[in-house]
Amino acid sequence: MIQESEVVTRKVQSVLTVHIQYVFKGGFFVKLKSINMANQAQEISKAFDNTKETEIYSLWKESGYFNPDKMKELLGDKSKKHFGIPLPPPNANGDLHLGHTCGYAFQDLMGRYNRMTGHPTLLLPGKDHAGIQTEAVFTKLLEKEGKSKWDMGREEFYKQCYEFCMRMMTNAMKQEKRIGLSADWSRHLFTLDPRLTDIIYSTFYKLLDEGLIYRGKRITNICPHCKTALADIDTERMEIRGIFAYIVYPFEEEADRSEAKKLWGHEGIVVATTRPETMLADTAVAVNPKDKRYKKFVGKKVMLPFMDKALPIIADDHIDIETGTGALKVTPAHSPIDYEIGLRHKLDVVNVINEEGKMTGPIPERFKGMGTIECSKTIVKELDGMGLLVKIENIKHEVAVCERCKTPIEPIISKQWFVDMKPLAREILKSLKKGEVKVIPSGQQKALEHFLNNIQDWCISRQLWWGHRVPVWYSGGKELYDWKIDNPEKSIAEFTKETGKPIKGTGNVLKGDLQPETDPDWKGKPSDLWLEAETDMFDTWFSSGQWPFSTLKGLGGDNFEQYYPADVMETARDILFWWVARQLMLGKYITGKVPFHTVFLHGLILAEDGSKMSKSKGNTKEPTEIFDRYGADSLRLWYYNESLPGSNVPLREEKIKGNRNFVNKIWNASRFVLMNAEALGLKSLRSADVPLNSDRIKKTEEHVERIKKYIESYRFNLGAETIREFFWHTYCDKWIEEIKKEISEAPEGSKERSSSIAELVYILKENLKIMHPFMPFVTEAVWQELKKIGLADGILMVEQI
RNA sequence: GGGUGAUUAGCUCAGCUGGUUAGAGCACUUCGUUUACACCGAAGGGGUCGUAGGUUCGAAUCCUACAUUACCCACCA
Repeated sequence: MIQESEVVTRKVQSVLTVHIQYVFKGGFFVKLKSINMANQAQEISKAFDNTKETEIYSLWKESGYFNPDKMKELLGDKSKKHFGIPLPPPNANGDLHLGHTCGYAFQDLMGRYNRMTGHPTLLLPGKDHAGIQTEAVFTKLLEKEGKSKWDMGREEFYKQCYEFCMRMMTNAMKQEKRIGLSADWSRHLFTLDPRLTDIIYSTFYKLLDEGLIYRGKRITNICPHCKTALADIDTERMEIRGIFAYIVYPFEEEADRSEAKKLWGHEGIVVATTRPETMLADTAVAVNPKDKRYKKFVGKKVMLPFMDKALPIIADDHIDIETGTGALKVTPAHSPIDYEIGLRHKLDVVNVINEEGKMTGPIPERFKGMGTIECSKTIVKELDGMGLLVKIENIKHEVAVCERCKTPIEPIISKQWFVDMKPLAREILKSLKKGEVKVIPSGQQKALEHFLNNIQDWCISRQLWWGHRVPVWYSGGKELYDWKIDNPEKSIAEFTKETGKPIKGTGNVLKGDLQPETDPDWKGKPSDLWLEAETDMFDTWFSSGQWPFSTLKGLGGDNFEQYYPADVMETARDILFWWVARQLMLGKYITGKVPFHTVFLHGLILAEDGSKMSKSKGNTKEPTEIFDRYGADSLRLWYYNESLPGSNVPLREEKIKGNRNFVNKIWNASRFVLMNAEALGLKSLRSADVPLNSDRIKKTEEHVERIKKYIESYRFNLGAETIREFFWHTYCDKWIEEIKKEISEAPEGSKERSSSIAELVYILKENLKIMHPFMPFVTEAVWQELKKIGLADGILMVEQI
């Protein structure tokens, strides 16, 4: 009689002598474990333990083969053309999210594959200083500590922000290593690294010398909170409650007034606006030329309340007859669309809002210094008192807000540095046509062409403290230089007359390594010269747009000559225009060659419910959580399967779990093969033992070729699917079972037995190699186990396929 | 308004340049205490490929229109 919980060991007769332990539980025998008597001492763990990943990563790193120079030594004559990917530098102000690790998974797959096919491979890592974003993050951090950047001063702020970034970077690098990124850490760079600065600057100078950079007056998004210009991409849309005010602008001529009174019940044209305070800067009223209501008044004038100024009524096709009253008050200084109308009709530009969002300029004293909202309320009240307010509607409308602090942006005319990108864009259009660059998926290539064909001038200046300073000095001061731009026909002598300020310089910009501010004894400074350094910073994309060549040039030596151009740019598709396009344009402009021949865009990772992941929604998932639970290989495989070019993929944990099962399958099948190989006394894989003509080996060779083709044509999903299908359902389910039988039927110690097991080991190794780029950790772990019993050498990472 | 995609099994998605009976993972049903693995194995159910036309010997695949949907750009007085 067997008692509950009694352990029973049963000896099983087979190739190996195996004892199986069962425990009697609830009326059943439940298998506890099998004990391989032949090598009980060397029992390998039953499931792949992903905490081993750190160890495996160190093995790779210590080998030195992340460095392509070392790879060249190893490969010797067999070394083919190098392969390179400038890794997109993540922002140095926070942790990585699943999108970053997705990119790394693809970059690393390509890197590992090329390394295993004879190409010394450079995956060049780095971090981006991310100007405005980091400044916002760090400023908020300071505010929490009760500090302010304004008290701290520019230099101290820069210093502390730099230290902050350095701290954040180490965290990010840990995660980069966990996904298995085989990057050359000896070449890791930060975009603000002093080695890169000169290269960034020389690009600016080249553009400036060739007349492609100019300082211009433009309507620009200004964030009154951050006090800087913002690119459109730095803004987002938000719905807010607002007002829609209908205001009468009376006609100048008595005759028109009475006619208007008859027609509409008011003595003038009624305009509708969401921002009454901007009326102080109006310089025209515009109507659609086809609008019958206003046709006869075009060319006449109306009086602008508060300002006692006559505004012309102009006709412009852009005006929508249906919106509001069909008559638009034109405020060129504070509305982008009005600015365009102003340009077409040569209207005056009057600035009444400053960069802090306060009323300013030639307006009645009582409004000066008011915030825009306060001013709007006052104006509406006063208009009502004057009988010029028709009605107010409460509406909901979308406004642009600062992406970082959510403050509504003010469109303000200001002077900024611009790059004329048209000539650069034309070059890339040519390259696309010639096939020097291709984009995967091809639909995005069309989008890129469309963008390049309609390219706008690029505002590269930001009023920040964090980033690269625009490297110019103004002879005679910035004010004089800007005055010259506004008054091209006047001589600088008139500057003093107009402004009452002395002229101490030529009014030009100077380049070069001048340090007049920090070096009071600056030699060569004439006493009558005043040099003012530019305080604006570059847009972050201006430096990251040079990443593929600035890094290699900055590293010095013959890095640039050896490794430029790179091969692939692998990134998310939402930054195709902002980053990829600019890398292409600046890269070709500076070096004459496109920086890479292939742009591969992976999909966007969404939250489980299909919405966009964002910290504010709280639906983000930490990569660390996934690594801990399922291991890096499982996550990688999920990316390859799901994050296809041009798609958006919701995160599916069950799928990652399924991949974890596959990782375990590899581990266990290998464990079985290893145990048998050892038990059968297979000491090495001499070629004589391996039946190279066998059907199974031939099929394996075909399989490997097929996977290679998939990788080379960037069809990673098919590769990932096929390695799984082949290993699991052909190798494990069919061949291992077949060979089990063959071995047990062959006489002990026979040649057939050793040949069979050798075949099994050989095919396993071939599979490990081709699976390695997809799932580097488990394959390397198995390889190292094989190595322990003499069936493999070195490390799998540099094994050649 | 302009651009680029997507629509295939209950769910998430593959299916290259048109060619056997349309696939995978997960989920589901039935069976299984085998010398690796239950994170396993065997067998199975489930789809008129968004709709309507067209090209073709042949269409999930190419063309046209429509519907639904996602993203990007521009704009919203």
